[in-house]
Amino acid sequence: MANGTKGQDSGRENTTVSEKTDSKKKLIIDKATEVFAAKGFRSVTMKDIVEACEISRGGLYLYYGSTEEVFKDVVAAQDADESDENVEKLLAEATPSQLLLWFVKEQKKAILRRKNSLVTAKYEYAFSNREAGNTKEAKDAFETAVAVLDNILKRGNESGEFECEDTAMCARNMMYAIEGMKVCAAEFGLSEKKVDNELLFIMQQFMEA
Amino acid sequence: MANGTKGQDSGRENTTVSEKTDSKKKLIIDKATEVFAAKGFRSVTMKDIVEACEISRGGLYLYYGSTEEVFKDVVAAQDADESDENVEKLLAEATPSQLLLWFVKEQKKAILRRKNSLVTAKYEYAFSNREAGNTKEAKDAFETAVAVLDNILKRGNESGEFECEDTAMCARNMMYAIEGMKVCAAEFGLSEKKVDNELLFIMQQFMEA
Amino acid sequence: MANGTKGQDSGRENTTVSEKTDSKKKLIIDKATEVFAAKGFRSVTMKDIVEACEISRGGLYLYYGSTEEVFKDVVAAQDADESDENVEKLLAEATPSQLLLWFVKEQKKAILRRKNSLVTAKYEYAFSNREAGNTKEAKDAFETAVAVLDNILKRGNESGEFECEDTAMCARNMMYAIEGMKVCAAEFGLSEKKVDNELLFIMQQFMEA
Amino acid sequence: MANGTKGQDSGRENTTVSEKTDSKKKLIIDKATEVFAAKGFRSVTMKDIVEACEISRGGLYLYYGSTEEVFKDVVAAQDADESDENVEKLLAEATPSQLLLWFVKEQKKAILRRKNSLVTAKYEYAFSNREAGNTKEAKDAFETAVAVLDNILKRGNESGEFECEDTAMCARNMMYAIEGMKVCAAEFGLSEKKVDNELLFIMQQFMEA
DNA sequence: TATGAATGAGTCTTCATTCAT
DNA sequence: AATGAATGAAGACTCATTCAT
Repeated sequence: MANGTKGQDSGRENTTVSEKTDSKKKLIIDKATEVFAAKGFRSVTMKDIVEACEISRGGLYLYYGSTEEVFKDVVAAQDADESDENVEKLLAEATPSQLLLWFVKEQKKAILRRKNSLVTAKYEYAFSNREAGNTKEAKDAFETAVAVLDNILKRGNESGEFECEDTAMCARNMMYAIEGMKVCAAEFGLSEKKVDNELLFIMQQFMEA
Repeated sequence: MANGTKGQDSGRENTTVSEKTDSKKKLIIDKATEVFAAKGFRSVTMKDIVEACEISRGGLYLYYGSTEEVFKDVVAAQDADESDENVEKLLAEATPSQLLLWFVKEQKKAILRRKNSLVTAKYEYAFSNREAGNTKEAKDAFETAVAVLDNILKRGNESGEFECEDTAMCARNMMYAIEGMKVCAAEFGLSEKKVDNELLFIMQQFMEA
Repeated sequence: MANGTKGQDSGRENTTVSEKTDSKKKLIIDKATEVFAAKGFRSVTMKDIVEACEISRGGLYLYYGSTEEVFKDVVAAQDADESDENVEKLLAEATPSQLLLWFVKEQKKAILRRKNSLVTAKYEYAFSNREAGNTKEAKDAFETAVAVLDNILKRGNESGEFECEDTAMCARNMMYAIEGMKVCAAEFGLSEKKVDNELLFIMQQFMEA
Repeated sequence: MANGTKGQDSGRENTTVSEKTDSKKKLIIDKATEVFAAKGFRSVTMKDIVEACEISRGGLYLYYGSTEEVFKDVVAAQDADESDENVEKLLAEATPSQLLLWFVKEQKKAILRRKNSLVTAKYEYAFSNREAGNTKEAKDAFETAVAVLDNILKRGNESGEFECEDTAMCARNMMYAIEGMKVCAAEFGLSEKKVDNELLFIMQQFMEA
């Protein structure tokens, strides 16, 4: 019934086809990103996307079979943008303080990226599909962040830059607070000032200077 | 679109009508609560509610003109349940430690109330209506909680039970973490153990024992 | 996805509901019969039926979820009309010759019932759903006819009215020819004269007079 | 709707073009035959044919403007295959018994050619276009078969091989039965055994051995 | 008050057909 | 000749909302 995405299997004979398809997909994703940022996930219809992209109904179906498919690519594109800076490299070369600063700045960006941000849509998507068990992804993302932060704190302890007894709990607590800020920012907005204050407050708990 | 609520203005002619109306509304709210808890906000249709209540389509419209109207009452009913224990009274009579414990317990309940909870639906509602500016409510709820906690901490400082320099920041930080836990619990589940650990961890930051 | 027929489970509290539903269904079936007779099966759309019935799109979906559902009821209604004359009674009381005449007349009616007949639609339906295995019904109908005819011939043999060595083969052969006439009549038309001639020819093979 | 056939008028400039066109058409017809055999007539879309042929959408339109056009050529190709053995020659040289055997064998093939046969599609086509008056073809095919058989029977009478009073009626009756078997085979399947029995039964009616 | 049949607008999805390359 | 991306019309289906009873 749902015949899914057509044109996914592009790029057979030469790159031209693939490029065309990709550029069209890129256009769709760009416009769709705005739509999802503005309307969340559930209320977005294929019609909305079609209108935003100024293409035909059938044209969209050539590339995506449902809003969910579009959304997945939207999120993937967003994630790709963000992981440009190579985390592993940073983890290997920077000092713990530099790392923490980087980590916190990333989180701050994520918290404040309200306009044109997908937090709202992502939560909606997560919530709406909770039953379907797409829960793992979100959990993994959270636990990864906790692990990264824990690692940073441990190094800071060793180098004497930080002073934090229970790094695991500290990291987790910090991530909860950050997660809370994300929701608050998405729900009713948080000024940069407020976010800065809170992040500073958190960091002071285990830093000297 | 919304053709206006009928039956909102209850209790006109005599108490009999009002009582009948109220009991019918109560039935609707009860059943609708389950529906919203199970399906979130956006995907709930008037049809869903009608079927859950086993009343007629027209019957529902006698009392509520849209899912949003029902939802508002559902939330209101939920909130009413929770504020049974008079906060003011507590605030006046209990010791700061007792107060904090009560506060934290309430939050814990809110975090863990996953099954049959409306967190999901509330977020969805908040997100979906962000544009419409129903943001204030959520913000107020958050700020009120911060204020209450701040107040508790201040008293604890005075009584010597707590030791917390910046009560305002402390309270806010704690609420962010709690908010974060709510989302995590709703999104991918948190064990009671984890919640307890985190809450203890937070409280230890300004308590002696 | 397809949520099927609603209102099927009528007639709970009183007959009024059931009657209303039934009369509405009857209207739909009546009009739909004409549509199927005119257009066959596959090319009939819900829209066609809606327009023939002069009701709303949603109104039709209240009773039937697909053209197939409508068609099944159309056929059932047709069949009900035809089995008014009680076969069992006939089989018990009539002489073999009378029975054969009755049987042949019935078949003749079926063959010639072109205008406003569903033969075409039935074949189309049978063909279109062949894969889906709704084959049994058609086969049963055919085999039943063969069995009835065989029975009639056997009695005729016993009573001396007929003279037919292999009643089973005779019956089967006759039904093939009748089936062939049905198709020919449906496909390109057969005059009553031609049908009469053929039926006479068949019967002469085992009758004296 | 049908925008007219392109490429029908082949063989204009030189034979090269014509040959190329013909071989391409042959490819299309071959693949399309399978599609029609598998799916009948109505449910076949240009898309289906395009995919089966592994050519482009536009490519198909170069040769055929609709499924109907393709189908006509499919049937024509099939018929051409079958009349390889020159009927006239056979009619002239063979004995009546040989002819009858050949005729019956051909019919048997037609009846049993279920897999990869076009009976279903043909019926569907005939039914679906009844209004359009493409009725003549089917009628002619039937009457031709009757005439051929009548001719065979007449010769058999003359040569003393057969004994058949009314050859015209006999032939017609036989063709009805065969037509009936075709439908039964297409609708719900007939074993070769059953077909053999029936054909033997029919032939015994005017043969001695 | 209460019912539930009926309506119709809105969205989804599929294809025949065109057209620039 | 051949390609396949793009279009848009057509039909399916679902619900919010109304209304006669």
